[in-house]
Amino acid sequence: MENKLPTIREIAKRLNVSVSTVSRALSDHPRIGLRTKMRVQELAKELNYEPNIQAIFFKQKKTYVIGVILPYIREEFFSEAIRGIETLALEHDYTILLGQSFDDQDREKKVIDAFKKQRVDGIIISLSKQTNQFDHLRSMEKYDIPVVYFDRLPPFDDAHKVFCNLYKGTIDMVNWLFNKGHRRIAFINGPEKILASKERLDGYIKAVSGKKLKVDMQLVERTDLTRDSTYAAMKHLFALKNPPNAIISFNDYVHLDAVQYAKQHHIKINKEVLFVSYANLPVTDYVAYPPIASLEQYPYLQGEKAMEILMDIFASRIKKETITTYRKEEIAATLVTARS
Amino acid sequence: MENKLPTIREIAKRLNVSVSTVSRALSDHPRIGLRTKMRVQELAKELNYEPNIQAIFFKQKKTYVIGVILPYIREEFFSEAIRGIETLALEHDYTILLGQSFDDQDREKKVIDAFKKQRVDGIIISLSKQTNQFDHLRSMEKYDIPVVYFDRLPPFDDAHKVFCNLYKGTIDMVNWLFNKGHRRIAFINGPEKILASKERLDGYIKAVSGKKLKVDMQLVERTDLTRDSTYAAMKHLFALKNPPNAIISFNDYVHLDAVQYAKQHHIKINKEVLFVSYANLPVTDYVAYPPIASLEQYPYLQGEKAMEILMDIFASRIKKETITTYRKEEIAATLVTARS
DNA sequence: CAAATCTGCGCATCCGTTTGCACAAGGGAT
DNA sequence: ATCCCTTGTGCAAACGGATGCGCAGATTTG
Repeated sequence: MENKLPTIREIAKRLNVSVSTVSRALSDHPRIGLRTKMRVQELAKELNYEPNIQAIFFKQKKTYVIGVILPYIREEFFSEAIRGIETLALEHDYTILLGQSFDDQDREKKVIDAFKKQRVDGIIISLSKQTNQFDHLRSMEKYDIPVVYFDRLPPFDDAHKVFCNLYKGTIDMVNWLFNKGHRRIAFINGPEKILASKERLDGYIKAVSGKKLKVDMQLVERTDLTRDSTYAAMKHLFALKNPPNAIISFNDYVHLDAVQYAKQHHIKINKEVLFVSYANLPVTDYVAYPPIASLEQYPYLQGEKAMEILMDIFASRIKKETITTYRKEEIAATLVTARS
Repeated sequence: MENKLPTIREIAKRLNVSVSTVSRALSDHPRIGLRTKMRVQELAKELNYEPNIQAIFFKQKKTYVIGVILPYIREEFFSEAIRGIETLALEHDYTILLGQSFDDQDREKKVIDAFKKQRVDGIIISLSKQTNQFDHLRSMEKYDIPVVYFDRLPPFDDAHKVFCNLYKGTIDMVNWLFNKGHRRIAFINGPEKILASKERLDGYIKAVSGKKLKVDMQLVERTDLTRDSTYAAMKHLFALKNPPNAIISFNDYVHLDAVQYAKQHHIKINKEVLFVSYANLPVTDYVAYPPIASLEQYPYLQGEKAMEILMDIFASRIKKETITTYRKEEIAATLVTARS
């Protein structure tokens, strides 16, 4: 009843040749006679033979599986990134194992562990905002499993990285606001641990001080990305004797919460105060107050690039080259101001 | 330099025992002496030994991998479903291979093919809206790979299914609108091929006719889920001499587009016309006009249930039971009216 | 005290495929 | 006739681990 999958042995037996002959015939080895090749290939087709990739991978010590771990796929940024990864993967006959960390370091470790057990060929990761230990990741390289980081990067240099230059992007954003006449530009930054927070802040400070304005650290708040935390930040900002007339939010989710707060407190959105943000989620098309300007970070492209790096590493391995350098792919962030 | 992963042989050699002894010691076989067991387990820990699951799976003909394929993970409904699947999978030491069909049948086939090659233990799928052939899926069962369908179901009965009862849900929705005094209730349905469309429509017709209203098919439109298509549907509805005073949209995305249209055409949203929808996306918290009522379909639960069915199937296989019946898990949809 | 049982371990095989090497037959050159 | 090269095929090992079976030596049983 059960349709046992045919093996190379089965074919060999039926044709009265050896397994090796069948194996070679199927892979079009030059030393196999034409007649034999034909016979084998014919029977293989007839039996609907499919090589047991598990066996091959096992022998080759390859799995053709890439582990992808990121905080939340429900965030458009990440699901777009996956789309890039997946599309390129499919082209190269790789499949992807998915794991979400939900911004929890322990879960991240668990998933990485599962990936290791599955002997993935490589890992693409965007770190959880909690992550402050990196042993579980660095140990991967010991096992010869390359790790490519994207967007949420680790603090060390010896790693493959794909990222958007948010430093420059933030400067663009501040300049744009400045040119529109805004001088009290507040900044709701993300968690300290995320490198991207530092980058944004550095850009902000650079740009503001570049305008010969004194940097007022009262205008710089921090959120842990929860709604309550963002509300608290907003509360502080609007309790100032000289409140901001523009607000840069860490990302569109923070932006949405900030706007929500503003609405509840009867602050005239985009009139009294201009709201701009990072990320540029497609879903902002539908919201009541989308950010007036948004910094596009090209998640699809980032995913694609990350996968590309992995492919390059695998390719160079086959050629027995040793890689000594780490790849850094910088993608320029673009300020999108089309909507209003 | 390269930290080769230690094998059972390595341990055997170092301890001067046979591989089989090591294998048994590690799996706590009763016939192995305590001393030997201790020695082996100690060294294993020291070397950081991890069994090569590829090898074991290869022998056991198991992979502990589940293939999950759905249209778009960026839709909250599906990413929530994945969360359910993944969480349960992790508990049972399974990992998930992810594939997106992007609502394209060919791509769906490709992904399924990749899954087959990877010898996944089971497949969980929500069909693409295009899918009208099912050979690629039915053939999986020949290879003894169970397939569980959820949400977007195939039209045949001999399959494991998880779904929300949208028929009943739709009736609830219409009744609710009716009780609020609405009589001209329009319905923007989804693509014909999706079974869920038929279910919704049946519920709509049942409910409307149950109220002794004549079903006016002019109030029933169809969208292929693109914005243009939804706009066209809205255009028809509001060109009627007697336009609707309530609109049920196929899902929140359609709802958002419908509302967008209404806004552009100065229709007084939720005053002249009440907008209700299916799906209940979290992101609707932020939009200008969330649906006044929404039918929650519990994607997390659906994912969990689907995974549960797979686990049950695997468990019963071990016990050599033969499964003859197909599992159907029906989840009640709930009308959520809390926001306004 | 011999026989039966238990305890502790190793040998060999298997899973499906690839691949280095050997080997046999045929043909051409010397 | 000898040697060498080509062509076509098979043997066996290897990947990492599980497991049935066999075989000692120790212990219990009658």
